[in-house]
Amino acid sequence: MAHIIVVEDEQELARLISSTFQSDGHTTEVFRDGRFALDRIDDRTRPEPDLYILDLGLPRVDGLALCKRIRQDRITPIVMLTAKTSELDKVLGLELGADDYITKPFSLRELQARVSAILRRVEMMSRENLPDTTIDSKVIEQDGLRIDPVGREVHAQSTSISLTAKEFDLLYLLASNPGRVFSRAYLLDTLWGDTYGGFERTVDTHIQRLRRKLAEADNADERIVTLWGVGYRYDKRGSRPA
Amino acid sequence: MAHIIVVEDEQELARLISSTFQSDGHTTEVFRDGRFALDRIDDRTRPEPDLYILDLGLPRVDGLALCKRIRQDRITPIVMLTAKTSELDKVLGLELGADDYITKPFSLRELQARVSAILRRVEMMSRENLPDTTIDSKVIEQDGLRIDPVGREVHAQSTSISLTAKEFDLLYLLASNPGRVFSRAYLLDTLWGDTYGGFERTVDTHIQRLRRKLAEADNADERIVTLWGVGYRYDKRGSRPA
DNA sequence: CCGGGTTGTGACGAAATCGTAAATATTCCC
DNA sequence: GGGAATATTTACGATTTCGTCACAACCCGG
Repeated sequence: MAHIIVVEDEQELARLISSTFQSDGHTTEVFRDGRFALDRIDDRTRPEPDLYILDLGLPRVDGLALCKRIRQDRITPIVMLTAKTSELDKVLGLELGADDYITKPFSLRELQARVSAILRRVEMMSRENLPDTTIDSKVIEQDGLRIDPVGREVHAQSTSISLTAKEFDLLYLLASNPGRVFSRAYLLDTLWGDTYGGFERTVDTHIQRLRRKLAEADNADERIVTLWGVGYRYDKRGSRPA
Repeated sequence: MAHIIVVEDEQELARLISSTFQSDGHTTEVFRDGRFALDRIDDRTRPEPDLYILDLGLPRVDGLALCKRIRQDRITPIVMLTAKTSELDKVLGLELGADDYITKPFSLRELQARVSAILRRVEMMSRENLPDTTIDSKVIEQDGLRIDPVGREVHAQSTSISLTAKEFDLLYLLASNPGRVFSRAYLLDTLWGDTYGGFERTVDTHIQRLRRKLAEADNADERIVTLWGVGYRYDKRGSRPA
């Protein structure tokens, strides 16, 4: 059973979609305003859903922007809803990377069927062991730290830091979004998988090991900051007041 | 520009689709009978198209069967055309592995847009990711190691190293992308074929044999690095700090 | 049909990593 | 300042992953 985020400003339609999927046993979260949805998307304190359903025309921030934002660093499935066929053409042309597009009006059964198909496909995929599905693999380079996701190497001013798999994933995720807080639950979700039933303190231990290795190589700098009662954050050097 | 096979029994619609894509610069091949289409699909002397457009309801052999047949051994994109929404539900439920589904009646512009989106996505995929898919085989020459893919020979500072087929392929793939990690799953996929069901330990063994031969000839240098829990990586000599 | 070279497999010890718990330290808030 | 909540450190056992080896299956040329 999946968790689905629905962003749709027409109240009645939003309600219908939500209740449809809920009666299928899924859980839903509904937003009727693009700006609020964006906040939710950027909030690394709460877990990533299994699927997004985005309306194209939204108040304040439109569906296109949301879709782009998500695709910047995630491959979470997205279904786009468009009002007119002519609109659909444009959207498809932009190649946003959504997984499916539906033109209003549509039957709920169709939406249901398409969503099921996508979820099933994702489920299949995740079973297999495919080579690195990371969308963007950019080298991160800042204040003397170089993080290369392709070779999975980390260098601090010419000396190499050897990290374990988990340590690297953790660092890369944090450093990809400097200044953004990640809750332990979110980190467990994305790095350990949503089926992981372990302890949240596990994250602490890995953070600690990471901190030590960073400190050893890159003498005395606390890039990884603890947010009490919330989680962890990666700060660029000097971004905090002395 | 792509080659598209259209299977549609309504003559007028088939003509429209065909001419639409032809005027976009694509080439098309039209079948109005499932049986003939199947023959074409099974004919390995003719080139595989870049995309299929299949109608669900067809004489003699229906679109479902064609879709299944294609998916048995191909990942060529497929767009399914269905007559009714109710039909669509069923088809989606079957999870045939088609890439998109459209319900009649539809606008040609929508079909056009969806097909373009798929073709673009495929194009992206084949470019992205994937290590150097360059067919042109270049001699790799670095730090005293010379790897010649044409003669499939390897020399380490004037002494020749004789490798077996698999060993050579492995070395060549790794060395073509220095600094890049390859998971065992990926290596099995590319070097053994995606249908291979064997064990991942096999890769280890080949890596080991390769390492030994390299070490014998090219005295004490560990170019191939193990990344715990991830895979293997080829490093240029001296790319790792002492 | 024989034999050498190549390839895949299973087993096993060694090594690295990982998760947890318990002890200790820090921060928060009244 | 004091107590509760939260985080860090440490240590250790369990688990996972790796390297190696020997052997059997296979392929192919002679």
